[in-house]
Amino acid sequence: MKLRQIEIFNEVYVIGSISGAARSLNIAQPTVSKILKHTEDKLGFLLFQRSRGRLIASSEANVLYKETKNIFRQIVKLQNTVDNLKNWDAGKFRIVSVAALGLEVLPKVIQQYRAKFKETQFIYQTDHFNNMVKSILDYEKDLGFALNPPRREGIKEIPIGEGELVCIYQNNEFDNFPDRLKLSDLEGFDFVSIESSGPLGDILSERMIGESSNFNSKIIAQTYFVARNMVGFGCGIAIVDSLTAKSEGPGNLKFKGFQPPIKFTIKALHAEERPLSEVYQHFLSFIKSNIQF
Amino acid sequence: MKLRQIEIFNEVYVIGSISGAARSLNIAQPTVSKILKHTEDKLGFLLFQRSRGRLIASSEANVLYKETKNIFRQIVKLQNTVDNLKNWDAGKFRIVSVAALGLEVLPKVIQQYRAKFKETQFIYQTDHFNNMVKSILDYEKDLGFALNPPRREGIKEIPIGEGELVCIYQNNEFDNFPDRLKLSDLEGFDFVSIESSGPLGDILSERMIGESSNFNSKIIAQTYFVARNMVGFGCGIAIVDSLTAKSEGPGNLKFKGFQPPIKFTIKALHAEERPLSEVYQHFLSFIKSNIQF
DNA sequence: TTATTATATAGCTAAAAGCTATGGACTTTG
DNA sequence: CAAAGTCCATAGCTTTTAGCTATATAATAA
Repeated sequence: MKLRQIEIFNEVYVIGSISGAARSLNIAQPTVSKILKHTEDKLGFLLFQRSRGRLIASSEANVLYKETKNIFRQIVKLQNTVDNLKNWDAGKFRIVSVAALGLEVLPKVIQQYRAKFKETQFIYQTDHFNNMVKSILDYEKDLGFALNPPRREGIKEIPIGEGELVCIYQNNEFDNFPDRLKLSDLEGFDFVSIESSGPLGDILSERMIGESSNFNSKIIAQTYFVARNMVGFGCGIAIVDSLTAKSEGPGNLKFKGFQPPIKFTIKALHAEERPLSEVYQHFLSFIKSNIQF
Repeated sequence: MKLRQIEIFNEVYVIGSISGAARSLNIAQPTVSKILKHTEDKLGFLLFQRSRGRLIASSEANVLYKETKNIFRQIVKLQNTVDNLKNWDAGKFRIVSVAALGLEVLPKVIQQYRAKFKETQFIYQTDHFNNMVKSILDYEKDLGFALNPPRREGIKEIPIGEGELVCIYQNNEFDNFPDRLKLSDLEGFDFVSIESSGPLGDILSERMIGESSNFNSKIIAQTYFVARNMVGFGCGIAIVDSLTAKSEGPGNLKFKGFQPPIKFTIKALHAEERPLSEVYQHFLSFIKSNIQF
């Protein structure tokens, strides 16, 4: 059974008609008809019973489909890998990051790097953590950035630095408080919380449970960046990572950390089986010495 | 990437040379050379660096191989399934059995069936339990027979009958004992034990531990059938299933069961996703009424 | 140096995969 | 019920792919 035969059998089986499969595969209907027939001749048994213009899968076809669908799924994955390898280019940095770092901090440092090393090209994307891991494992990206990332099979982590969660505000709410707040100090204020509970959300809610604090938030933002801007527009206060807190944007924000600090680690990620090349190592050390945490 | 390209890439990668791969695939060397080159052209990157007549896999090739080897393994499995489906024939019984049933009991009942229904054909094989399950799941056989088989994913069990473990002897050792022995009665006699500890061995050793019996066996046989013949040749006594005990062979055996009986179930096995056809159902009911347990 | 082995190229043939055109069988619709 | 639409199969053609032999070239082994 050739790949094309498997492919066509699969499509006909799934779609349930020869002409439908032909449309789906962008080839002519007689081609599908002929290849399917030829496949049946070679196999020595019918795959579909032709009954009044309709196709009925034979029991043998049911058996085969169980295997071919997996093969075909893997072929699609392989094709994807091939595409990624094709686009691979030693002169390009292929980078993906979670939103918390990806909207301000990384673009800034990438710009600094490009200013110094003119010819470098970047393919840069922000994504959710799970997609990020997938695109690294699929050879689509080489390097990822995340905050307190959970361990993943086949992914190697390189610590880049540390940050902490801080409270941002702009209406003098905490001007008369000590340099480091307690979580309980925040109770009663209008609070902008973050919807997606990533690893950072986890360490925060862990601490909140520990101190039995609880804020009733009026506004739920999607990302730390949005929460920061909400606060900038006067929506209240929020708890965000220190990198976001320091970023430029609307309003005139102040921030204070907590006592004790709620720290997190910034990590770079890459595929375990693909050690980082020289240029990437160089880029990472540049980042380490140029990011302000 | 077409199947043939994957196939050839795989072979070249594994064997490490183009001419070697060609020999292994039974095709001419220029064909491999050309297809590999064509594949590289299509992919847009080199798979192997040609350095002084030798091939060195590129890093891209290493990446691809991780996926192609799985695809290829599945293709081989598919080909195997295709072959099995090809050989399938409604007029043939494809049966496999463990040795305990397969050497005497089943051949006998198959012969009886054939005598009654002349035109039936049998493909019959004995095998170890795990291989038996595999050949059923791979569509190589349709029906299997085993004693007290452990549950397996995708395998349906049909109880055929019951048997029990009995003590066989031929030198009047137990003539003056009651009709049913205790395990402890056997201590002190020369004992032929069975090497492969299958499910039957398990229920026996379970009982032995329960009654803290222990025999020191001088002879260890491979199968129940061999143990039976050993006893027939005067090697001592043994514990075997009642079917083997009743089978014909050397010597003039007597046997006695135990108090309480050590019972096991005889089961027919087939693939869950392939319900037994009419003819197989008929064959099974024939077996049920013609096997002497 | 000579023989052996490996890869690549050239030139050919056969098989496979694609196309258009067309006809027959069944379904849906006016 | 007739017309239109849908589906599959066949015929006849072209392009691409996969295979072959013969042969050249470079490296290795004897």
